[in-house]
Amino acid sequence: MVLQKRLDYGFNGYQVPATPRATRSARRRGTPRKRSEENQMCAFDLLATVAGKLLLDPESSPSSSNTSSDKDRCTVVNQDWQDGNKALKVEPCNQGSCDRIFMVSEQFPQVHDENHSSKESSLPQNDDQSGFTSMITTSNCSESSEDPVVWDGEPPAIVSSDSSAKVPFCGDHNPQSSCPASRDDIKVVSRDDDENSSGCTHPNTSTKYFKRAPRIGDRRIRKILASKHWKVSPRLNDETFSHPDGDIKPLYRSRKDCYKRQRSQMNIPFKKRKLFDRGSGVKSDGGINGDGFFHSPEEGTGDATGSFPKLRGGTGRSCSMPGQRASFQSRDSHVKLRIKSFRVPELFIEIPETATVGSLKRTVMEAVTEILGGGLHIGVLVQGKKVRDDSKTLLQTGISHDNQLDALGFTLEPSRSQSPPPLCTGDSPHLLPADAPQPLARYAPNPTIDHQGTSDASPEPHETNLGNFVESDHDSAPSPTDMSASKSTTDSKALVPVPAMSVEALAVVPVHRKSKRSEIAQRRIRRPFSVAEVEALVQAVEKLGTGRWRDVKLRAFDNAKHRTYVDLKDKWKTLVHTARISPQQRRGEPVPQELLDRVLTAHAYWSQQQAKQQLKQQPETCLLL
DNA sequence: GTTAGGG
DNA sequence: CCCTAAC
Repeated sequence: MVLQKRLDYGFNGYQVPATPRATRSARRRGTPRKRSEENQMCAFDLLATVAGKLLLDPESSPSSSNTSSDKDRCTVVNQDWQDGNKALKVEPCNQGSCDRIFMVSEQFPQVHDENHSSKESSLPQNDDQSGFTSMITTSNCSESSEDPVVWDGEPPAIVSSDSSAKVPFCGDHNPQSSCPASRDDIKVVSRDDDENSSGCTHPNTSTKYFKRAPRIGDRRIRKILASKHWKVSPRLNDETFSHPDGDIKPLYRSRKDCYKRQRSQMNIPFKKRKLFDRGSGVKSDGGINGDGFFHSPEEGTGDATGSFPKLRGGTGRSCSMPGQRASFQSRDSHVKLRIKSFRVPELFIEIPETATVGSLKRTVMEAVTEILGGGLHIGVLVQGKKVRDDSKTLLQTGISHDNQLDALGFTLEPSRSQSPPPLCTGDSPHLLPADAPQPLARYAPNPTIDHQGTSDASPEPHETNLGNFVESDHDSAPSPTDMSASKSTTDSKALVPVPAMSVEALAVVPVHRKSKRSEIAQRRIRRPFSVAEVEALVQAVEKLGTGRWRDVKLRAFDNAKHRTYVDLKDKWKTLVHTARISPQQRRGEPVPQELLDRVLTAHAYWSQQQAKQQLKQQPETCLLL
């Protein structure tokens, strides 16, 4: 096996489990709504309901806690690593997951805002710049199966990064569209040099200095992607594994009408995911037709809880529910629907063969997390047409019990669709801000190197390079090394011996298919510095001073490809500021006071040095003049 | 390509 | 984090 060869995994789509649990906090957060309004949900409500449930778990307050822990959130299941047979699945953290069922009133009350509606009411428009995302159409219930895995369809194709750029784009959102591949807007691609992280702690390997300019091929892809899609980047170094963007804004959640229950049938169930709600699981068939479906509650049982008790089952794909339509008529005219799963747009991941399974998991998790946490909008499609007018009621839109429920679909769309390219071919998928992937620096190969945190002891600060940071891998599967040892025969191809010192690095970048010229650079995603990184930075600055950011970068962040020297400089700037303000005014992950003290000390020291330097030069310049 | 600062 | 000026 080629050590540095990269394996590309093409995912045709991830099924994101529907998040369960609606809750009281949601209620609080939601806009106050009168009881009477309950029966008047309009399309907007539906959207908000779905979005809220999908993204937030009130309880887990994503923003504050680190959403991502090292614990595995994804499990790699397929053992056959032969090309073409790689599979990944996302597992729910909790074993028992529930399907989420949303119930909203189809009734609509006032037609508010006629003007508004007129403007967009002609809803059906296939063009949406959002290119795609995941789409869920109503379908019948399927049951879940436990089996996790896998791409219902064909095995994930393996594609080279270059090819990713070529993925055909399909502007049409119609589920039935003939352009299957195109629908996926997200691609995760690893970038090479700079973005990808194959940080290797080993001295020799780590030598390469971060370069801004990616290789041609990568660059091209990256650019393409950049334009409009989400970018996914893994975050890794810190053991804390904080969520990149803690601020997931909670969408408004509907109050009670949500029933959940679900089974793990997603292709990729999340396992232990913290970001999102726990408990949801879902499966979906990779197809465009999602699995979201309307579920008809038993008549009479207005309250759902008991309504969908036993839908369990199968794997998903198709389990039609007889009588679905008929039963839909609930007395309160509520439309109950269950979204089995959302399909996440295609992710494209490139990872070195030498990367560990753990890193792969993390990478995938990061990618998925980014997508979900990046802010999504839910799109509603009826009959394959996108409903844009949020003020319309379900009834007006055609979402009612007596309508063909299976014609309802949901899509996940990047929330901030930046400037949809005007003309363009319709394909303008948005790329959420995303950015560079991160390196996964995992374990310090050399035992002698201090692990983060133990820095003081180590005499040589140099060792603080993040590349040496160790990242714990809890539940991860055996490292490749282990595997190779234990795993005998069969496939061994991919999991191979990993040099002891190699650090896996993965870069995940969402890509987007051919985007037009519109390559407006996307803003990189925000990646808060972890305490460990701050520690490394402080240590390096203490030694090198504040005017040598490039050196600081090389010394302490050589393996953190996403941290440029400018970033480090900026971080230092903010650290100095942070150290000067009162603790109450500080935000984000708290930086140990000790570090802040060192920041001030170092800053003062080097400022003084700088001043001295200038004094020395002053005379000289005067003389020259 | 780096630095330094403002935004 | 981005953008720029300046080197």
